[in-house]
Amino acid sequence: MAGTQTTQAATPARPPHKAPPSLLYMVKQVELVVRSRLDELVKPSGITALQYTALTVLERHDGLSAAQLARDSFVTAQSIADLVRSLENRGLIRRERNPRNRRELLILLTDEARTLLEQCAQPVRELEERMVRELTAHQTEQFRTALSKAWQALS
Amino acid sequence: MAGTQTTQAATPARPPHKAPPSLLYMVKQVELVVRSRLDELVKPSGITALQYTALTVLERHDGLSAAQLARDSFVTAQSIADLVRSLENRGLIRRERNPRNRRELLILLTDEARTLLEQCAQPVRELEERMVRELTAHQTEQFRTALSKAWQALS
DNA sequence: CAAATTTCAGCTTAACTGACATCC
DNA sequence: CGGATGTCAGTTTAGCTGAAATTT
Repeated sequence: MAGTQTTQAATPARPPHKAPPSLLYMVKQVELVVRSRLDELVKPSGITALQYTALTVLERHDGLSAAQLARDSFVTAQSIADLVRSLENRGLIRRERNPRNRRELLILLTDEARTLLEQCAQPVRELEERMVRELTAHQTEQFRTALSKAWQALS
Repeated sequence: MAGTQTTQAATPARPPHKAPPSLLYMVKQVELVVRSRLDELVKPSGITALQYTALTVLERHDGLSAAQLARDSFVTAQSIADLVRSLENRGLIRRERNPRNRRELLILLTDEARTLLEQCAQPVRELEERMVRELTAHQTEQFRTALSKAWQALS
């Protein structure tokens, strides 16, 4: 399991002739372990990390359409439809015609979703704090800036 | 973490009452766009970003077993088996019994794989440079350190 | 009509679980 | 025997394409 990392020497002694893992690879590895921990964390709430993430996006941008959500998530509208349907079936979102544009269905969080997000908020905050526990406040801000700039440079 | 929210400069104008995206979310977004760009980049070589990444891991740790590779990638042995078989079918790896331990099948890169990795090396390096083009050399090193510490803290 | 949004149907990929043989 | 390793079989999830209906 997690304790048996035989192949990865993150900081400790690496043979000098071996190239370090690329930044691209390191981003992937961090995302991998984040998703894994987040999945464990939200599982008691009966949702996946993917669904939780979608809910937090909707929390920040309430009243998004599925098409907008899809673009935000780098996937097709068809792909996002499954996710939206599952959230709707679980009563975490409701959908409403945009009165200004009747082909759009706005996605709105339900009270149940807001309760769920509140329940998850503290554990998720702790997970994030754990991730940066070896960094100073300043280094954490630099990390945020670097992630933001990296994202912009590739988008 | 409280006092340092004033200098947010990295992300474009956000209403002050909205919470910033979490670091966990930002990691995901960066990984998403990295994978997307990497997929475009290695597609001409006829492989996926996933397969390419596995090859670079094997390049750094030649002679790994499938089980070790699986642990490194945070997936089950069964999942890695498909990936390994596809790489073997494409002639990019060969497998050999470990003479010291006959149940282990060591995975070895073929010359074809090394040629492929060489062809991809420069474009991948350019992609990585593009990712950090808004960062100084020092900030890039800090970024690497932060990713490494984040990975360790969650593993 | 052209473009955007949603939805239906079917498909592929990449993960999973369970079972089992082999080897140390 | 117990614990790894590898593999076979079947399943699920999360993405995709294509096509169609509706609205602007």
